[in-house]
Amino acid sequence: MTNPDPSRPTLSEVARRAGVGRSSAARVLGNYGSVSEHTRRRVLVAAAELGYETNELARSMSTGVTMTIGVVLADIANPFFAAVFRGISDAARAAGYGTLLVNSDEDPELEDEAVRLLVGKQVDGIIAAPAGGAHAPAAALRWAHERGTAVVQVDRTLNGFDADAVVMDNRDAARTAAERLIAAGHRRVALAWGPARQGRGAVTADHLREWAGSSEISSVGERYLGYAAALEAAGIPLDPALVMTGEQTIEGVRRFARRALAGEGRPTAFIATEVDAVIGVLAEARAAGLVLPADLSLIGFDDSPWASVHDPPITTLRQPVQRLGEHAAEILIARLGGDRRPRVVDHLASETVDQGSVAPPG
Amino acid sequence: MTNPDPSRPTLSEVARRAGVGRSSAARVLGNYGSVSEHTRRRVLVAAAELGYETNELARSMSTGVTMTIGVVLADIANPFFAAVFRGISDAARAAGYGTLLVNSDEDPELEDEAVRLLVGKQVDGIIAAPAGGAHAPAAALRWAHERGTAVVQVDRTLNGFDADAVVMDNRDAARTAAERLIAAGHRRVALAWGPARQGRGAVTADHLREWAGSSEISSVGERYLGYAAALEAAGIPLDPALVMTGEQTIEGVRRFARRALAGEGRPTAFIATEVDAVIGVLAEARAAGLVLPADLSLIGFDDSPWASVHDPPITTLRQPVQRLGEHAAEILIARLGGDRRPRVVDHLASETVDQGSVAPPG
DNA sequence: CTGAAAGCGCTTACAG
DNA sequence: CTGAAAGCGCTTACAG
Repeated sequence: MTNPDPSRPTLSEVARRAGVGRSSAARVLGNYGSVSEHTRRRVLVAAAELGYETNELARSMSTGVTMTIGVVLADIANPFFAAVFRGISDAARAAGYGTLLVNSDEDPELEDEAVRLLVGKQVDGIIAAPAGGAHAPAAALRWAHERGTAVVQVDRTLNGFDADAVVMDNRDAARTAAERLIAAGHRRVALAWGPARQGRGAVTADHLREWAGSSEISSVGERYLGYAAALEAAGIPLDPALVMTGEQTIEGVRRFARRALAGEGRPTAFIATEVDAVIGVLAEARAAGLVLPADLSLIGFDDSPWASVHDPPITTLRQPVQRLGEHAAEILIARLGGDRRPRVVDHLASETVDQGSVAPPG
Repeated sequence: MTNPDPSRPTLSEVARRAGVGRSSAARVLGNYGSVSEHTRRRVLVAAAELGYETNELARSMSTGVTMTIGVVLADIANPFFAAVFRGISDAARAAGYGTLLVNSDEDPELEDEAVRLLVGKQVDGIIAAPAGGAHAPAAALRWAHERGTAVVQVDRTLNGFDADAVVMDNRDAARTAAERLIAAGHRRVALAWGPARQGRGAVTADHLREWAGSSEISSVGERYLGYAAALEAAGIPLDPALVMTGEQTIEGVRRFARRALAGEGRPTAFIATEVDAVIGVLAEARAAGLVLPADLSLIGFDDSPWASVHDPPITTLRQPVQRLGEHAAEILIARLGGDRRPRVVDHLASETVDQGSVAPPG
């Protein structure tokens, strides 16, 4: 095949024009080995005249390194993952790496496909928020890891998977939020959202514990456990009707909140662990004519600037989301650099930002 | 060099194991040409046994096609660009393309660097939201386009640049917003934000017109022109003090809104053309003790679910942001497929969602 | 239908 | 310090 685009000069053409061998031109342009000042000049001049740019693809072909990190996240349009990706991308760029992103939409099959695609493109490593819960097979991710592609989990962890991970300390965050509400005097605290699973018939605390520990996205399970721990420490019995299960969308939250607020012992406070949960609770509170914080307290997990211009501003557990991504990339890059530490699992702490949506129960 | 990872079998190994030539194995695995059913079987079996996956890098090396689209956006953590990228990524994936994303942070130098990086990685085409305004040199983007890399501009256009483009109809959107406020009885309508340039001394309408037409990000300029056109059509003189200039951040908006609201002929309505503008205006309105919509009307450009749980819900110009990205990718992919139409510049229309933050002036 | 050979644009020992 | 040669893992005419 001839060069499809004659305006893209190759190393050989630069060498010919400079009147030197290809290896010398390569040494100058690749910035390694040693060359005489004279040839260096000639090569650089020739390269500039031709407008030469290294073909990274060809370089990767021979070095076996692409300087590219593959990233698999649920949905880049979700502000949480957008911030994670921004963090990854910044840390990667700082170290000279590019990033190839694929959305999984929380679908394990799309995730598998994405991972195979990335491995096919010879990425040097993969950062992924595994879909399908802690017990998901995640076959492609495990396969990639076994073949020697560096893998770092972000925001979630897979049980029995030996790859590094960076997650929020979700258990602690939820416990802190619940403790704060309990300290304000609340005893009926609702959690939105919890496990995505649907019970047949009534959901019991046993179901919840089992779901939290096994088949859910680990961050969701951890939050449930933190919430439950705070209640237990305060001697408050856990009411499964106050824990959202099922479809994790704004609509799902609204259904849950509507039912909970209509019931007998209605909750006097909500913990909303996702942006969409905050939105859903606010929408239903408004629909029910409840005024925050007098009629209902709320703590959200979200760092949106909208939270502070809401009336009242929403008390928030601020999570270092971008840092989560940065840290995952740093660990991956350290591995690519030959770091041989044992498996790393880092937990990042949140910070509570009191803004006014928490008050004693009416 | 030997294969750095012996667990990654190559085409040759598959061929050897199947007892056929490399070309035959290539034909089977690459799914082209014709092979006997017998060899096909043998090759597929051998590939499965070895766990063979095509090395896309090597394939790209010989075909000259990477099936990858490079994307340069200001900031993936900004919900607008996150949605654009989601659209690009979906359309790309549907056509078998991957996407390589780089943030420019609105910095022309970072943009140049990003474009060179992408060209170096041999992307088949580039989608970019050019930084630095309509008259920016954007040397790398023009260079890439001239060398034959397909380029599509998204959200912004560069003057005198012959590449396809997809943008919002920003002029029409701003005109519509202004008309709506004027129809409600407002005559003092403020625009946040406008051109980023700072005047020395007083900013005049002439300055604004010049800045809008020349050196700004074209979407910002277009919005100013639509706003000005609506005022003119209604016979309302344009007051430069009601058009924000300078730093385009939440803080910048707050400074502008504070000054405007404190002045003599204070605005009775705001048009906020970015999420951060909406947030900034809301924050200052609250600080000034103004209640929406009785004391102040507001129309925002933003599709955040937060807008509808705000009190009052914010009347919004909903823009098909994800569609913007999809469409850009579709055009690019059509070009890669050999489409030879003349240059395409598509304008996408917005839709007004009336929610309650507009009322007649108090 | 099939296989040996050349080529994509680099890097990397290996002699000189 | 320098250059000819081999190699990375594919694809693609070209004979047979």
